[in-house]
Amino acid sequence: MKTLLDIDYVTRDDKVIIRLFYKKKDGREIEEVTDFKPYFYAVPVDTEKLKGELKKFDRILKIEKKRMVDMKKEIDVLKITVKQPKDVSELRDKIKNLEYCKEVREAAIPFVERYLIDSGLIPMENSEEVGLRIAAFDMEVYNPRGEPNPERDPIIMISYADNLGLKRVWSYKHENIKLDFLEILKDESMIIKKFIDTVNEQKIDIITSYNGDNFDFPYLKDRASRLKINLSLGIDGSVIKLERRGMNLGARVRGRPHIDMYPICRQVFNLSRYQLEDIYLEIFGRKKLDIDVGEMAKVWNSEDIDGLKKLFEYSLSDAVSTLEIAMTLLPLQYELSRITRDLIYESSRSGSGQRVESLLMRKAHEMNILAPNKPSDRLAEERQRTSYTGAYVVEPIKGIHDNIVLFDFRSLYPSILISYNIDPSTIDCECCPEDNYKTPTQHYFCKKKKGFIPRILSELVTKRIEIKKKLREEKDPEKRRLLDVEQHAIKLLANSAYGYYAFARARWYSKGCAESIAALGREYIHKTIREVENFGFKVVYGDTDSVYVIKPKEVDKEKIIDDANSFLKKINEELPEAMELEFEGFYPRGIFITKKRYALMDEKGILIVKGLETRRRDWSNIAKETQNKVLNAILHEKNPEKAAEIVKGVVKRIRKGDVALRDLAINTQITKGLGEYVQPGPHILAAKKAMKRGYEFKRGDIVTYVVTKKGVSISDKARIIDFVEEGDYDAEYYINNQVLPAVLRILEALGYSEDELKGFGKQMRLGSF
DNA sequence: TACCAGAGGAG
DNA sequence: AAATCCTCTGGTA
Repeated sequence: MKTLLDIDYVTRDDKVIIRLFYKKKDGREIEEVTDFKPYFYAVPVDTEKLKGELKKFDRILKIEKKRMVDMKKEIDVLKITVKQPKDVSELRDKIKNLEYCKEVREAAIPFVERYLIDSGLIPMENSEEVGLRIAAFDMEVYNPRGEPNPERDPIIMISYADNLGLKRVWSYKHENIKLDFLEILKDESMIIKKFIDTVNEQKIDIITSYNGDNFDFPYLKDRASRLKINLSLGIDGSVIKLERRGMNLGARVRGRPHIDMYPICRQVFNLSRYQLEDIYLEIFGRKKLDIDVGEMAKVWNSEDIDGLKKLFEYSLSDAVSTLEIAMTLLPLQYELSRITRDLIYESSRSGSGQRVESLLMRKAHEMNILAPNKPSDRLAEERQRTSYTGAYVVEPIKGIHDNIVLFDFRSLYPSILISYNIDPSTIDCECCPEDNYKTPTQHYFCKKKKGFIPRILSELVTKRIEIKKKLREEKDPEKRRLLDVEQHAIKLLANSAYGYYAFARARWYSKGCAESIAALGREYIHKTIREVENFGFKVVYGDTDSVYVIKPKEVDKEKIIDDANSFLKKINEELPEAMELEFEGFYPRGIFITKKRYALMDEKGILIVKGLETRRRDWSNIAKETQNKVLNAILHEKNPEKAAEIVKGVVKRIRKGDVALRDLAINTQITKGLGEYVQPGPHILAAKKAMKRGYEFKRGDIVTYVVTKKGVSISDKARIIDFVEEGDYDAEYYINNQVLPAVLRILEALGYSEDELKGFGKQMRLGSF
């Protein structure tokens, strides 16, 4: 039993050798593969003539004629096998331009990926059985002037935790501090060496970090090279490698995958901020030890025993938390790696488009399908310029409704994709008669031959149904956990297929397919609305694949639910087999404000809020909490007067000046390069002010700012929270631009006239309550 | 007041 | 480097 962690290749004597890095129960294994050669395909204009042209290239080992499926037809291709991976990139452009070559295909696939596709090996298989040894690490860096600089600022401690139970902080200088996990070594060099040695001695298989790709490893690498230390963390003694991955970096350790939990957390959770503390709180529901990092250098230079102890404890808690997060989130990553058959290093850094594509590449190879080429940058931009019509959203009936039933389609888009056989190879086929079903977009889909992607998707859906069945029968919690992860991974992939068709950089891009799926989705939701209204319900809202309905004049909950089920029975008989409308919930009361903004109260009295300020990171807690209280007063007690009292109290508190900074903070992401803004908002101005004081901000960062008293415009007044004193906030801004808009919108939907609201708002603004 | 860029949510 | 639909803010003219 073994699990495949990593693959690379080396060349010896002009021969390419693939190395497979396995973890076994009792150790490691590196297997060498010498009989796999790089290759690509050429599509000939004339097969024999192209063969003739190819004779002049001496790096070619073999040329074979093959028949392969290319979208709607079968074609002849030449499989060109070469000596080394670099020969592929060198030869492909020359061969592409030959007179008798139409195009080259599968000629830009990295060699390791090529091998993974062809070998059918499954990375991370048996990952739960081999006993993977997982370590997390974190560093603290001397930062006397804000952002540390590797040219001058040393690493002052490295913390380490692994799933064998070892917990360590390595540091220097403070020999008098005694803590059971703390080892005071001679200097910075020694702590780096100790870290490398420990990873090797503990025989660690997977290294995890929190933002190791873009902070810890680049910093560590820089410091190590200044100190003339080899960062030889690789299984084979190789040093870590920093790779460019789009806008970011990836830190690669050979044979011992480094998994950065930060991008995974950004993908998995929807949070206001993604500091380690925020994630820890989200997953475990308890606070992680925290310190003021701005004070770290001061404490480091002091002899403050308690302060220093706290600093070391904090450092350890970072590594321990990272390990705990990894132990929680990695199983899903392993499963995604198994399904897509990408190495865990790649898979854990992939987006949904890349994952779908990896899966398709593997399946295409199994089915003798020639993969379409990736689009050029120019073609991708071209594709991006044209949009298409997506989902339908029902204009809500504003205000309060009682006894609301929610219906929605189970996996609407995947089920349409499968039911209608929507695929680039089946769209507008030539083999089907004229009366074939036309979607509202005027496309139709082959009825004779099942498409490639519908086939894969229905396999996935079938597999998921089987897993869910097993899950229902399984008692062992450990096995249940694994089955649940399995079905979850499949769901993620299935739900990405529609978006993949419209993804400009996709190989199997097809706008026609994407817009047909969306158009059919609209037809089905319209059909549902029509029929549910004929059945005596009234639609109060709906979005894409869901409808919220009420039964006017009916007050008996049981009767409403009975009717809902009768309706479901009727409509599901009319729907295609793979499609199903489901009973999703019953809500005693709800308030609808606008499209995509509403709140519901469930039968337990729990508030479910969608789209409103309460759900947005770019609104302050004070506004969000007040809105939430107002919603509760209205939905629980139908008591707008109480709501008004709540608001009155909050306005008073804001005026008094004793609202805590953390309740005034607004989080906004920097979504573009700082120089690219035409209209920079308050968060950008706040970030720029902070940068003058040594802070670093870049695209992707979330700025946490407060609107202070100092300045004229809102942007003037915005400062990042670290630089704001408690009490320094613009009360009028928080009253007029935060709390009041958030709550007045709710009251407006209740039917207060605009004039009443103006008075209401004005009164509050004047503080006359 | 109308308009636009920008952000982040829903599904 | 998955898609579209939609609301709302802050700044500008």
